[in-house]
Amino acid sequence: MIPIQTIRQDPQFVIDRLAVKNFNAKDIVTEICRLDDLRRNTQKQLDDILATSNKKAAEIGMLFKQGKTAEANAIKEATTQLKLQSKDLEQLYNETVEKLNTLHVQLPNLPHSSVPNGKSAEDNEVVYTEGEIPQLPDNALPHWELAAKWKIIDFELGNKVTGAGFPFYRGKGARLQRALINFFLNEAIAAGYEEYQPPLAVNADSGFGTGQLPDKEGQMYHCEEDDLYLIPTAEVPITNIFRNTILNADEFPIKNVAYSACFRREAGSYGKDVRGLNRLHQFDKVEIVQIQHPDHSYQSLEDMKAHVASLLRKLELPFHVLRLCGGDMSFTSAITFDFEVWSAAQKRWLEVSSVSNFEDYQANRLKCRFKGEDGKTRLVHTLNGSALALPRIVAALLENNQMEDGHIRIPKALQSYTGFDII
RNA sequence: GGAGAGAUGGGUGAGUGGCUGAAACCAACAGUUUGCUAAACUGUCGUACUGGUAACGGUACCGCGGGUUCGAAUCCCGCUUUCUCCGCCA
Repeated sequence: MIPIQTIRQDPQFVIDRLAVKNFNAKDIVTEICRLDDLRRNTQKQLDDILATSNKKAAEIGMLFKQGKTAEANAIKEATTQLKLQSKDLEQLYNETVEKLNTLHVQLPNLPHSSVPNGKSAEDNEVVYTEGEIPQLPDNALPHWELAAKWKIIDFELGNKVTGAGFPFYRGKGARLQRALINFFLNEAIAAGYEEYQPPLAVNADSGFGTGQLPDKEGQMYHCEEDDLYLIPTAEVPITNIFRNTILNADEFPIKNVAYSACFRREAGSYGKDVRGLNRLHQFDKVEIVQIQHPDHSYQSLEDMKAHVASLLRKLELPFHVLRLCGGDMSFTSAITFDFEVWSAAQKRWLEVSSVSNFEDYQANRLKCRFKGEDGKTRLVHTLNGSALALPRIVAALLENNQMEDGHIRIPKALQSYTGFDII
């Protein structure tokens, strides 16, 4: 959430910045300011009454001790009225806070000043490109056909056992998955990240903490009986480690990495976007998360981008980096860079990583703070990025590395992990 | 799943209705003093909201949420969670 102080200090600034995300915040911001004033007034009144009540209660205690029962009872009478008033005010206060909160969580994060205007993915800026676009033989196949031909991924079997978007990986396909996961994890560990294995289901508080709730309620699988959500990314459990915590300034940066299966309902997706590995309901991803001092979070962002680029380089995949425009950015992000690899048979770019700085937006929801040099508590900055998501990496690896004879070459960096150099 | 016992500040742990926002000890931090890798002493030492330029106040919080009471860490109800025993189980 945007800190309430930010909104109060300069409502117009908030409205203007959110316009970059094509979000009209005027009404909400105005109402938030009004409700916050009401909240403060109500609290002042309530606190005063409670203070009086507390004093009287203490008096009564003293009088009873001294045996002055009659006097005590007289004061008791007087407190009845106060009690009624405080009940009313408390109710008003709670209602106000609730209304305030409902509106507050509807405001997306403010985009960083470098975020370009734009409506959709069309308006994203390519800021970096690397690698050679491979020239494939005439008989080149898209990855879903390669997967079937070499019996390494079975989409049909997934349909039968679970449903669309839940493929089986088998043989060398399964081993390739395992190899990529290990490769990504080891690279992250070498870069100073600590590995975690998180739970794959989280409670509603956690979903709220990272901002999936209430914004993306319908995108998560929900186990109603236990009120648990299947994680759409390891970001959720890994970032929620820090919910309701106060860190020390000398702990920064905290760098965590986790592999997890990710579950997404992907309601509303269709067409070529969902063909093969392009979009799945369950997929594997290695996620990196950093918790950082606000003064250094943009340094960490560069650090994470460099890490992701190095992975793609080692996998010999041509990629480019996009600076997302306001309209294409996620609800919680202040700035996001997407990494896309070239999928040579589909002849299109596929997003394989999204690296974001959330600044203090998630931290404010999570209540993750640190004790600053001046002894005051401040909100931390949180960042995360995929490093990397597997399916589209696999798609590009299969397509780009197919040879004249139809076999598929495994990039050198991966061979010690797969235990084979060709499919 | 059944039975029982717990959940207090960074840690250990006292506290069973008012003088307890919470003893004591440990840890941490600051200072004083003496000095050889340390001791002694003194002080500080939770969070959030809120009033005030500030000094300094107010309110709430003893797992979470309700209730009883003039007054709750303390009594009652529900939930979560930990431990022990039993059952089941990879």
